[in-house]
Amino acid sequence: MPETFVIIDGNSLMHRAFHALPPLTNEDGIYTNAVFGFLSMLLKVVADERPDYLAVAFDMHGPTFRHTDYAEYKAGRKPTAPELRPQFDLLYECLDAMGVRRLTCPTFEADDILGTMARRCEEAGISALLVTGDRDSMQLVTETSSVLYTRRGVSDVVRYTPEKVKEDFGVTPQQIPDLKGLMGDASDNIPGVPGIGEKTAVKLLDAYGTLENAFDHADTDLKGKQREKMLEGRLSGLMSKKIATITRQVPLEERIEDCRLHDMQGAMPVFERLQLKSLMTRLRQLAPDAPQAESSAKAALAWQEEAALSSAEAIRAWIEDIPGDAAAAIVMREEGFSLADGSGRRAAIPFAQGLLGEGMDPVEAAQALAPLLSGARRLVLFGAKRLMTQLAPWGVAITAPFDDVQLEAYLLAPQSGNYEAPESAAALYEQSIESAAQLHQQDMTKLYREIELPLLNTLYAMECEGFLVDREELHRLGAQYNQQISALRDEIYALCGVEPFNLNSTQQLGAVLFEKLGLPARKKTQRGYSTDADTLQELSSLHPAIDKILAYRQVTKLNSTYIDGLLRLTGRDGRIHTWFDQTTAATGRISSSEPNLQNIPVRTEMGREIRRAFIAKPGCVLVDADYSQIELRLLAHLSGDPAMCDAFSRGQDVHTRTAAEVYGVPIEEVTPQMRSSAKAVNFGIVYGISDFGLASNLHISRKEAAEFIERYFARYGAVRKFMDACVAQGKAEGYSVTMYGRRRPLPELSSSNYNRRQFGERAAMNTPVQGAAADIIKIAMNTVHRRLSEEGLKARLILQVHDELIVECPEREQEQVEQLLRACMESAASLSVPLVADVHAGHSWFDTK
DNA sequence: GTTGTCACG
DNA sequence: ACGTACGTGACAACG
Repeated sequence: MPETFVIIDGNSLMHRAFHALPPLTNEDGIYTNAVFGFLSMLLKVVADERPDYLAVAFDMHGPTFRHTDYAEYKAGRKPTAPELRPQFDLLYECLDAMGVRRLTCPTFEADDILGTMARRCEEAGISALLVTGDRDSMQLVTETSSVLYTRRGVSDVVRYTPEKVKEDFGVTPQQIPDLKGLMGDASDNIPGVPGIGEKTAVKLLDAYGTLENAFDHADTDLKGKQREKMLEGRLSGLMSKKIATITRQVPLEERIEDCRLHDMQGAMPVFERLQLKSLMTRLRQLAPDAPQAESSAKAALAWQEEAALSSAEAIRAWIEDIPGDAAAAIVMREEGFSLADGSGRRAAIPFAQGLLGEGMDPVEAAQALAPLLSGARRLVLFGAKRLMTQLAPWGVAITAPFDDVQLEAYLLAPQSGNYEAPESAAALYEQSIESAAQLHQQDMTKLYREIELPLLNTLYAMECEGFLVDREELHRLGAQYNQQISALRDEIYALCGVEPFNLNSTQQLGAVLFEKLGLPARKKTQRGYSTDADTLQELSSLHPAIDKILAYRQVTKLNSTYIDGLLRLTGRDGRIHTWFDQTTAATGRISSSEPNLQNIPVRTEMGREIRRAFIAKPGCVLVDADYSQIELRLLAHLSGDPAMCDAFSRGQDVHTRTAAEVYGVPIEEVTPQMRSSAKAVNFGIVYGISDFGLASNLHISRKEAAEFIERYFARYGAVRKFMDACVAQGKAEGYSVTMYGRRRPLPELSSSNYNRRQFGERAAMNTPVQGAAADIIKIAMNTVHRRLSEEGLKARLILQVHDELIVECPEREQEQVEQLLRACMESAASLSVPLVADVHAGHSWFDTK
């Protein structure tokens, strides 16, 4: 095993820690949050990696420019906060007491020192681990030097190897300066080559290896705008690369051996004076005489640092020891439960056949934990709803108040999609402190506590309830569909005059239509002809097979996705228990999967039949309530547009009114054709309109679409103003925000890529509207759920479809539920226009329309 | 695993 | 010069 050297970028990590943690002071009124966060990270790395050498690099700052005022000014960054500055001196004191080397060098920055030490390690056959929150440092990654990148806060880290760099950045570590040289980096004030974005930069580097080589070939190999931009931006690109290149030749006095890590216990008095209590516990665990981990497996190491509880008795004792005011963090993993509390105590409950060889039966373990799950003052969980679903079959419920860090992470970064569960409960606990502080700082605490957290319980109850399906009805429909499918298939082969081929293959279908039959191909896809419904529709008059193919597509879709899919996922209780995902949609909507009950057909007659299979249980009915035009009502409210508000206040049909406005005719003279076009424009407005999009939707020319939009904005001036304000706000703040404070980061708005930027602008226009609608129905859902139970009704909320709620209730409750649903939904928000819900009841979903 | 298509709001 | 309406999930084909 080679020796290991951990080198930490002190400035980067201190800033990360400072911004990740609330501005806490100790009893003496001294700010220690950054020191705490930094040391917490340092101790974690030492515990995980057990390095032989450790050093922390800092940017040098002379007497005049203490804490790098000048460097900050130069880099266009904000000056160091007054609460952070003095913490550097505290940190130096701690590091010195721990015997950890601080590395500085005049005129060089911390990352240059990282690079230099990493190079020396490579020469000495030592593997290096560079800990930093600076993406530039990725260029230092080699086979033996990796980067531990702190993605957010101090505990959310990713390890970068050469493969991982390639995967995330599209280039090798050595090409990172070239990449920055081409695409620039707004956060570092590196201009790059104007007009060259990430995509192009990666492509060029893939082809030419280096930036210089790309420039050398630009004149001959490239064409059009790209060539022009490369030729014009050559100097800027070369300069940018130089700025982005980290030097690995800093004249550092310290030798590797000077940084050897020894016993750090000498820091105890300093930690005590600064009142860093939980760090003292953790430091003690790192003492040379503390029990050492034996296994080399990293996961096992993490487990063995925790006391293993292998009996119900031990678990009970551990739980009883939790201080009355503390919270307990719980993480369930394949190997068992990981536990931690706020005072730094940790424990693991290994499952049988777990890593420790011996352990408890998972059911037993869960039952032993039950007192904690129901009696804790507060729990810290990650993905609480999933955990509840997993524990429920074991007869264990979570009834104690809890925080869900996954939910918090989602609110802080709603488009990152998946949020990895932390390795251990201790890490989770730290994350929860950070995310609570960040939510508070971003004014989202109320959104989290009063909307999302209660909604988690509402959704869990809905999932448990499920939706009853009539399996026989599905089988009947399926038989019908199968007949139609084989008939259509035969007709299509005959009409095309070809041997049977796989109609489901777009490639084979494309070959038949556009090569064999010679139909005109319009759109193209990445590897062939486009055969989507829009394309086929336009060909329908040219060949009799086209309509049959469209019909075939429709019926096979119904059969495979809805008949087969739904039957497969119906539970033993005859009900479908969908999964509502509260942490996926960037706008704040909920999604539904396994199966998706939010896309059950309704638009076509044939598809709508599927809804006959969604039924109420005997003696019950379904009550279905949907918001009328909630997004356009929100647009009216948010923009304050007089014409649009007037339409809603008068209870007019909004699309008809729009048609009257735009075509300049009285309401009575609006034709269905005109209304339909106006409807498309209204939709387009909500989506962040573009002439191209409207044109392709209405099958008109781009010019006509542009004129249409212009006429629309002439009548709805406030709407245009609102849209412009959304974009301006997004550009200024870097995110979109809803009425309820929900944020969606929009980095696309500052992209150098035109398309990405355009996309960002449309999203900036759409998100405040779609997001607010999502917020409002969430509020309504919580109220409905609570009121149904308060009023002692048997009625249960079973489904949400974005602007629609479905309740199953006994027939005798129908009238009361109808009123309750309408009232809860219409009063969920107070807008300057009426909020209206339409309510219908029936024995099947089909009948509620 | 990604792509094309299509179901919903 | 280029390719876009906003937000999702499921299925079949294909590399």
